[in-house]
Amino acid sequence: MAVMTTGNTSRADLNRRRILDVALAELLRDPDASMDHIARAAGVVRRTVYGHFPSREALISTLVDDAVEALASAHAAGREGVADPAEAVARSVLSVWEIADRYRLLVALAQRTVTMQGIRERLSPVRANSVRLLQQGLDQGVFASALPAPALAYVHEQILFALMEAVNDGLLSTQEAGRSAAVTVLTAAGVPAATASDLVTEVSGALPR
Amino acid sequence: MAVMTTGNTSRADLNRRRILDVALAELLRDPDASMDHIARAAGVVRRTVYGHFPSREALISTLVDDAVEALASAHAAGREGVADPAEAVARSVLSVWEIADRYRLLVALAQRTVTMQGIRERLSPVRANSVRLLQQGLDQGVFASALPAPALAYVHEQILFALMEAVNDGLLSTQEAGRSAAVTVLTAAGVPAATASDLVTEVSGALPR
DNA sequence: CGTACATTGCACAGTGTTGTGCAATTACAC
DNA sequence: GTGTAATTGCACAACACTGTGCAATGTACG
Repeated sequence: MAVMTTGNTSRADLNRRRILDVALAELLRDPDASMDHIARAAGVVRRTVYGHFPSREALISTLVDDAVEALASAHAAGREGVADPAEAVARSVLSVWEIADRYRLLVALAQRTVTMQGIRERLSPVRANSVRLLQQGLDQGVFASALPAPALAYVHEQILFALMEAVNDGLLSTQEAGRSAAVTVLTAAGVPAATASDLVTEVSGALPR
Repeated sequence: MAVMTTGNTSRADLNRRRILDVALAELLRDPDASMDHIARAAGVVRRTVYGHFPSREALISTLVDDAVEALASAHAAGREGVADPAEAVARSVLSVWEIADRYRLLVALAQRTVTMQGIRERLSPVRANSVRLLQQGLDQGVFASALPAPALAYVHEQILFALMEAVNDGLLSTQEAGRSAAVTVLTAAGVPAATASDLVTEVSGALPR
C-alpha cells in the first residue's frame, strides 16, 4: 500500500483526469452531452465514469469547482499591485485568457436552469471585482464608455468569448488572440485604440513568460 | 366558411401566435425547454400545441424562419443607401436591436448540435454582409481595430447579446440600450468614443420614429 | 338551438438517459 | 505468478420527453 501524495499518477488517476478534460471539451460543445457521450469520447465505458464520479452532477460540480478557482486566481493575479485600471484590465484579460475555456463553460452551465443554481452565486464575487475595476477606470476618466460598469463587465466577458470562438474557427492564432482580446476589451471600454495597443504590448512584453 | 385573409384573429390563430411568442421567450431561457413547459407557459395543454405544430422541430422551425427573415431585413434596412461604413454600422445596430431577442435565439439554437443543422447556413449570408461592411470600415481606416473583419463580426454580435443581458438584468433601459449598443460596437471597432457617440445620436435622431 | 371547430384530458408506445448491481476480465505491482 | 484494484459488459428500474389516438368538453357563430 503505497503512500499516495498529491501528484501521483496511477491508472485510475490518469483516467479520472482524462475524463475531466474530455468532459470539459464535450460540455463546451454541448452543455447537455450525455454521460455515455463523454465516456466514449474519453475512450472509456459509461460504467467507468460512474466509478470516478457518483453522478453527472458530481462530475460537473468538480469541473465547476476547478473553473471557479482557476478564474478567481487568474483574475486576481492580473491586477495585484497594479494602480492603473487600464493596465490592471489588460493584465487581467491576458491572465484570464489562459483559462478562458473553463470560464466559458462556467457561463454556459450557469445559463442552464437545470444545472447548478449555485454557479451564478459562486461567480458573482469575481464579477464584482471586475465591475469594481471598471468603475475605477470610469471614475478616473481612463475609460470613456457611456455604459454603467456592470453592463461594461458583460461586454468585457462576451468579447472574450467572441474571440475564443474566432480562435476556434481559425480566424485568429491563440497567442495573438490573448493580446487582441486585451486590446479589444480596452478599446470597447473607450480607451483609444493606439493607446490600448501600446499598453498591451508593453504589459505582455513585461510578463513573466 | 368565412374567407380568411392575412391578419385574421380567430381563437386558434391567437393561440398559435401566443404559443410562438411564449416559445421564443422560454427557448431563450432554456433552448431545451420541453413542449409541456412551453405549452403550460402559454396557458395551454401540450396536446394543443401539437394541434398547431406537428412536432417540436416544426415549432422551432417556424420560429427560426421568422427570425432569419426579420434579421435579414433589419440588417439590410440599416445600411441601404448609406455610404459611410460607420454610419451604416450604427444604423444597422439600431435596426437589429429591435429584434435582438430573435437574433439571440437563432444563435443559441445554432450552437446546439441537435437542433437544426441548417441555421448556420441560413445565417451565414447575413453574417457575410456584416463582415463585408466591417471590412470596408477597416480598409477606409474608419475602424482602427487590429482584428480581422470576421473576428470583429463575432465581437459585434456578442456585444449586442451582452447588452441584451444587461437590459434583462435591469442595468439599462431598453431605449437607451439600443443607442448604447451602437456606440459600443463602433467603439470596439476602434472609432473614438466621442465620435461614435455623436454619430449615433445624429443617426438615431434622424430615424423615422 | 345547433353546427363546426378548438381545446382538453387521458392513455399509450417508443426512446433516451440516469444510476445501480454484479460477475468477468484486464492491467499493474510486488 | 499471484493478488489487488480498476475496468468492462451486461442487465436492470426509474424517469422524462415525444408524438399519437380518441372521447369529452368547451366556445364561437349563424
